[in-house]
Amino acid sequence: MIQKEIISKEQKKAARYAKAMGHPIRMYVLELLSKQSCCYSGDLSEILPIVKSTLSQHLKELQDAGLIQGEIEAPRIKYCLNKENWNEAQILLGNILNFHIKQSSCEDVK
Amino acid sequence: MIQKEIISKEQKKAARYAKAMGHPIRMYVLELLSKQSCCYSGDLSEILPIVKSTLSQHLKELQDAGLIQGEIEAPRIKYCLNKENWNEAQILLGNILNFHIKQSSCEDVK
DNA sequence: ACCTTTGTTCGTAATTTCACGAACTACGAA
DNA sequence: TTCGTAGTTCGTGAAATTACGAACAAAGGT
Repeated sequence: MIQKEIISKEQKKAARYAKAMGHPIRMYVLELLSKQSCCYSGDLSEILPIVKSTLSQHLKELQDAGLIQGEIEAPRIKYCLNKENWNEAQILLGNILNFHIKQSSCEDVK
Repeated sequence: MIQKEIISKEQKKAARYAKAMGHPIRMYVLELLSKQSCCYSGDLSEILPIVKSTLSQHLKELQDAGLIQGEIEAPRIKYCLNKENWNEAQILLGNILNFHIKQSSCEDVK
């Protein structure tokens, strides 16, 4: 017997994304990545007022939420937004925040 | 001596709002209020799978974050979005999520 | 005054988050 | 192979989150 869920899958996903965004350090990283396409953990570690192990935890949290992805590049790791999930977060959170993405002209992804 | 802040006020605010949105129950309430202008705690309590004291805590969290406001109305309490802060959340989170409130241009995308 | 309704606060407990330093892994360079 | 760099994992502790039920407070109706 399937009981009707009060809280939708979309709302749970949106909450998951919002939760990942719910810390100043992680918000900083996300905003950076939304503007410059990629960054390296080491660069962040130099700038941000936390030790690298803590930064690693935050980056892991963002990865677990699906918002970013790391790519091994020689000695370092290059982080970028996870395009697909970032797009989903834009849509889901945009929906709650009453933004309306114009599908037509901006983005042709699907 | 003023040290330059790495993480901006706006990012901290945005993270605060995102944090408040980072739970399915609270996301549900916010989405409801973004669509129907107001609601009552009792109605939520009947629908949602949590006891009223827990719901009260979530509503308090949303109030503390500034996203909603309660108004005493006879025996009940009427909750609405806090328009001013909700608008700020729209702008701040919209900025990070690269939404464009103005219809105008999309040429900078990609 | 008493009862009912509505919602908050309190006390408690389990879990998660956040932060640090130490230790560890992976890997390219010397 | 040894060393240095880049980053993760482990162990720890403090604090916050989430949830519940019991007790409490406010206010309208009887």
